[in-house]
Amino acid sequence: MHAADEATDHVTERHRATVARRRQEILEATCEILSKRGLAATRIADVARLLDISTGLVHYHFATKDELLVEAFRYAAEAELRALRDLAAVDLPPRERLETVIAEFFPRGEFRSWRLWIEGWGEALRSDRFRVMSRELDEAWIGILTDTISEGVASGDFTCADPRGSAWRLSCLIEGLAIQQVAHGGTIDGTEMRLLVDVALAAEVGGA
Amino acid sequence: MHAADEATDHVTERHRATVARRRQEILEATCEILSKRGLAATRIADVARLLDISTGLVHYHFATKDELLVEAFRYAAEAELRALRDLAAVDLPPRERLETVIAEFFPRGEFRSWRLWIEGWGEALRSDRFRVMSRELDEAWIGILTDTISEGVASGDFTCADPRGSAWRLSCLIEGLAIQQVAHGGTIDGTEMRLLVDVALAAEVGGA
DNA sequence: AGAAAAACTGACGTGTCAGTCAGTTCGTTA
DNA sequence: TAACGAACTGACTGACACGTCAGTTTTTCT
Repeated sequence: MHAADEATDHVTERHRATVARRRQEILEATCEILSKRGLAATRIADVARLLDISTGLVHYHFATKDELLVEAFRYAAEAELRALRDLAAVDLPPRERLETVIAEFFPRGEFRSWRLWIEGWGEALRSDRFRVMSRELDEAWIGILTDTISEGVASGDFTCADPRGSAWRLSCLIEGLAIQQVAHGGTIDGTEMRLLVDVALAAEVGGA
Repeated sequence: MHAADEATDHVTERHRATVARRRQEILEATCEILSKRGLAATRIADVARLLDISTGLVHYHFATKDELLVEAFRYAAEAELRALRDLAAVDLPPRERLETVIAEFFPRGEFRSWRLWIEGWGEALRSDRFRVMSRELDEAWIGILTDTISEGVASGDFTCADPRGSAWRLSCLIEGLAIQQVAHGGTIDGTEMRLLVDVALAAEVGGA
């Protein structure tokens, strides 16, 4: 390799990757394909092409397609949870914090995460691994929401007899609305969704 | 065919079916397989085996697998809607009627319909035909719910400023809870779900 | 009864894709 | 610098399932 070639190293990743780095690249690419094509239509060849590597290399890192898909979902779920936990840890007044956490959960942009979860529910109907993952993610989210509401009650900002019940109701409401927006495509738009949730929010924790 | 054979006709369907009858049989069988195996894992051969017919016959009635699946979903959706409309037409006091309609929507038994809808949302992410179908079903259900609430408001049984908004909130809440019950398997059980919905119901249309 | 149409069969063609493997390239260690 | 192992390739295979089709059975029509 000549010095002139070295100079372009920042553009194309020429060096061989370590296992950890390659695994993450593959997982990231898999999530991308999953959200675009859907679980059933995702081919290992698609993932390989996106990274410009051979299909053999994907199998070098993930024994079976099933393992790849499960790991990809886990990867996405963990990233999601980390973001939520970080947000919940920021020091803000209860109402602002609740607002921030809910806003993070709302569908935005290309709906990549929501597309993944919707696919995931379908898979969870038959796969134990998917069911456990999807359920854990949801329960963690409920935990964060419950805590956020409870803190508001403790500080006197919120009025709520049953924070966990309210968290479940709000969470399920948002999930249902997300389906309308993401899967049904505009039955409910973002503004309408915000409005519907705000009314429920007022009923659950007291008016703004 | 002899007279002795004719006598057993009520046991085994020996005669060839009409197009309409066969189509319906195939659609029914397809829904069965769909809810058991899932959309991606459903094979035309599975449907054929369940009815003890050849795969060729399935293609005789449905040109492509895609058409079969779309028609099967439509078939299930229309049956669902008919049941809901019948229920909503029964003459009952507003609160009982609302109760009946919501109870019909709740997951029960083997969750066959809910499994289908969850699969359907995933498909709706990419297929126009599925999106339209799923959306129409949901909107029809919202319509029934809105009307039921509005009648209660008119009769003075309910207090509700925005029947359509309330219908959307209740519907999405139930959808989200159904996911917990059907896909996540027992995060929320039937009793808990009932309780959560009853609180929301009281907030939306006034206490029982 | 005979002809025509409808319902149906089952074997086969064809394309696809997950997973394998023998061999190659590259980085690291001695 | 030689040897070793990790990262990687790409051609191949075996299985599977959709869709076709030529031919068969049953029903209907005349």
